[in-house]
Amino acid sequence: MANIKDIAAMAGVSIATVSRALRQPGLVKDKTAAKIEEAIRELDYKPNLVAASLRRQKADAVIIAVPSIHNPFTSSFVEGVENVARENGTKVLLAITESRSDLLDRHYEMIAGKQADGMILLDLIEPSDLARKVAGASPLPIVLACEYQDGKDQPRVRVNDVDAAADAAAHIAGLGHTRIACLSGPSVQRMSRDRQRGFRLGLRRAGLELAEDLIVAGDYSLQSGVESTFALLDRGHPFTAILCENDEMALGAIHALAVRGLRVPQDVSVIGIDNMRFAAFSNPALTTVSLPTTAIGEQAMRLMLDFAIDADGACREIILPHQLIKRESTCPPQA
Amino acid sequence: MANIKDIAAMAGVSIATVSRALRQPGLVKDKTAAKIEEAIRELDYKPNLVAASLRRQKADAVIIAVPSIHNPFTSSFVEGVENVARENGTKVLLAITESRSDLLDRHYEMIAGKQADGMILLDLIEPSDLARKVAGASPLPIVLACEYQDGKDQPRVRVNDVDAAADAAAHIAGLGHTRIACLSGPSVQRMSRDRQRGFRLGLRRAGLELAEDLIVAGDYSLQSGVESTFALLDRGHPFTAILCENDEMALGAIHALAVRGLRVPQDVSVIGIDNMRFAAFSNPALTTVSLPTTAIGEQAMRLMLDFAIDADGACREIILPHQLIKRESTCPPQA
DNA sequence: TTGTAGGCGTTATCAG
DNA sequence: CTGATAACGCCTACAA
Repeated sequence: MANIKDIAAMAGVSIATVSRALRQPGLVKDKTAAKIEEAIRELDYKPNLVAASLRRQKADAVIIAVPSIHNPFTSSFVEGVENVARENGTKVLLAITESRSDLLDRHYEMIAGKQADGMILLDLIEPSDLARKVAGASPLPIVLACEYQDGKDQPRVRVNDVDAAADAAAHIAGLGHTRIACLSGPSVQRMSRDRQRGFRLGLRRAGLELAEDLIVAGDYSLQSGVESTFALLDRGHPFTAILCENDEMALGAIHALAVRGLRVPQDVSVIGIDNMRFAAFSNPALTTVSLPTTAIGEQAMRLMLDFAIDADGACREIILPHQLIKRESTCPPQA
Repeated sequence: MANIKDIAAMAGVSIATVSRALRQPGLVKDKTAAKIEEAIRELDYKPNLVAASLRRQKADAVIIAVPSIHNPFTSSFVEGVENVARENGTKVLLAITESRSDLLDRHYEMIAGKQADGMILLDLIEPSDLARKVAGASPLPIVLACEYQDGKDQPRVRVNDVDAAADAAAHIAGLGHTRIACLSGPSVQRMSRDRQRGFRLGLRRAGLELAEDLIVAGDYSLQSGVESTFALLDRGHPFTAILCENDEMALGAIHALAVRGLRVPQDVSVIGIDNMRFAAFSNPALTTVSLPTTAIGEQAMRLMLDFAIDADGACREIILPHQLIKRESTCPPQA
């Protein structure tokens, strides 16, 4: 494969000139540039980015680490990151971690190894390097999105999960429901704990309590929404609404209720959180709290870029707004 | 940041020994290795992968290029690729192209630029380098998945879309339907043309024809499934079943039919292709043709690895089997 | 078992 | 405006 030396030889100039022609076209004479361009075409020359990277100490690439790609939230988030990265000529590399430390660490090596300039993390785990970082040390080029650890000086962008969940609960309470069930997520995740707290908060504001016997723990999957709902129905305790910690479980709940011959929303109201793409098209369409997923990705990437310019000066936390979306899956309880 | 030289100095050995200790541990004395390990820990040394890459002419990474990540098919496919890559210590980098040549080419540069060893392409477009490749030239390190151009000597793995669609059509015909509608995809995509052909083939085998006035073109999205179905109903031509070129549009169709007060499957049967994750949980659960999405990813990655070993010897085409999955969205037409 | 040294392909500095 | 040259950090014959 042709390299810069071959081009220089063919164009009759030095390699320095070729390099300049490529990176700072203004600095070379038009005629020289033309000869170089000709040689490049002739030899089908492609710059070796690895060599450039080694010399410049910069890869023009960032890694997004996500636990799973089977997740509409992930998709929109990545889309947001791409939007901003693209304008900036930065490549975005997606890494899937399955929330396994070894996989995340393997990708984090790419940063230590200079193959990428930074990492945007949408996960509940973190690279072990970040974990053992001592307070006060200069922050790593990592932007946290949504899942976050307290007390780390990393830039982060997130929504207020407590408020979002509280809004969902308030909507249900406002419709007049009192026997209210809940499909929760894995409580190891901060997000799940926050949403759980939000549900309680929203209910309490209306003078209600979340009944412990109406809470079922799932894992945020469609499947677990179905199973949890069956479990709930089998307990035999009556309820007229289900607060779901995410849309996917809510969709599972709607499916399970239909299987058992219950009508949504007349018999049971269902509400989710996320406003994932499918939520508008379920039968019935899902009432939910919309999260600015794409905007989160965009802000995360901006934070990453700011961070590259000035690691200490970059903003440390951005919180984006959510919004209740009323559709067909909720209504007042029918006496 | 500490480099190999620092380690060598601290451990009192040469850099060659350090490098060996890292790459071929068998070749250094235990005691020396221990000193080196100690120094590595002490200085928190991380090998510079870019430098190694430059020297070894290998990046231990492959790129998967996909048009969109908003797509359950993509997710499972990527999962398959990861499964195999992981065993092999290869990093998988996902690139999203939106089927735009400029974006795909930007990522293809990473191969020419040695930042990645190859590319697995799940897209209908191809890098311009591949497009202008002359027949007979040695094949590029690119594995094609599903979408493919005829007459290119690239390794590829795919399903038989014609057969898959024919099976769906045969199922519908077998139930006794005769007025059969169809939601098609963008005919620029080979996959869409193949599935369309398959529908016709399956119907003809049963002595039926696809009525032109009952075909609506969509773009494979949920949204377009909804809209196309409304359009179909508004035409006023009666039908008792809809063949959908993919599950996502099928789910949209089910939603639209429900909105118009039609029952699935009693009034209209609906069948899709893909067996995406949500298909089992819609109301009613979707009858569809299951495609071995994850297996496609696994095979694609294997092909990539084989290709790295022997570009000319590697297998050129793998075709994987599909299977009809009967669920709740189809039944005989009700007189 | 270890050390020496050349080179991977660029970029950037400094003269000219 | 252009050229010579020293890095960038690592790997790998080859020699010892």
